[in-house]
Amino acid sequence: MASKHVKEMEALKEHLGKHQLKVTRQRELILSAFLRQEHITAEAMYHQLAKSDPHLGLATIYRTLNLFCDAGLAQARHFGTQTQYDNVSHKGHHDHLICTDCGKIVEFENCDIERLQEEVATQNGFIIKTHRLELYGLCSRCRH
Amino acid sequence: MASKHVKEMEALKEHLGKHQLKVTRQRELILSAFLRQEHITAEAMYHQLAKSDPHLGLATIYRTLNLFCDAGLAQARHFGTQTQYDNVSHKGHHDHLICTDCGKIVEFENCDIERLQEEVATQNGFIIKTHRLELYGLCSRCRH
DNA sequence: TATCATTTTGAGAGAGCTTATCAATTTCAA
DNA sequence: TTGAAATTGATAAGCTCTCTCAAAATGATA
Repeated sequence: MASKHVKEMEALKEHLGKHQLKVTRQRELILSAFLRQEHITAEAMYHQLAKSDPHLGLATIYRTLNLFCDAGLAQARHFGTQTQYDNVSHKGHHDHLICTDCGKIVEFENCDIERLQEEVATQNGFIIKTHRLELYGLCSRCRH
Repeated sequence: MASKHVKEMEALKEHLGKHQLKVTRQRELILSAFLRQEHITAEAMYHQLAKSDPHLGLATIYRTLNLFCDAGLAQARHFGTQTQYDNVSHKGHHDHLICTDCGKIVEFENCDIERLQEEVATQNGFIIKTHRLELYGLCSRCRH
């Protein structure tokens, strides 16, 4: 199987080696599925993988996604009642404009805002890993 | 009892009136306690109020804090395993720098970011009412 | 390749936070 | 004051996530 994610797979194996952990079929499988996503919940990954591997346990998914966080491949973010695991290697982050009336969601990206965020973080001694920006208001149709 | 939070109390009553909800002793009590905080969890508020009102139920606290969110007086934010209810009226609006390691929260305000947000909204035909900006990363102590 | 200490897995139990249920109580318009 | 409708408090239930542990897999060593 020629994987597209050789670099990340190597990073995982390096982390495993450093911590006396073992390379398992499940860890490789979950990583390869995870790298195809921008962000995913443990539950969603469980259902996705259940099709090809019905005996993969939910606990294993959680353990492995948390392992990816330790290895720096993923970043956990609490959203609603669930935890989203963000794919750190996936660069296409986008923010959201949300209409509070009709629920319409527009995605956007703004480099200037991102740069200012970095500034604020630096001023406070923080190193940003991820962020979340949501603008709530009325879309052009709903404001009338 | 001369309250300092007349404006917010009025806002709550307006919301209640519009939605056929009733003004109760508990809602007034919880609002007045909530407005003294910058942000608080339901559990913390439960313990705080238990001293003066031992029969106030935890479910009522949750219901009421969620009501405040509907009324625009509070904003829920999920961190770790718990939900923080932010006091919207406190110092106007502020954004958060959140350490994913120790949970430290630094509040900030940045006019330039807010201005750019307005720009993005205008470009997309939106009128912003509120927003939420959270930067996740490591604080100076945890990054070592 | 065989051995075997160590790690991992899967399944379900358990823990922690939040919401749903429901009889009793409170609110408020008439 | 009355009574329909909303709210409360206590607790059960739900949901997400972690812990437990016997069985299986891994990988260093011979």
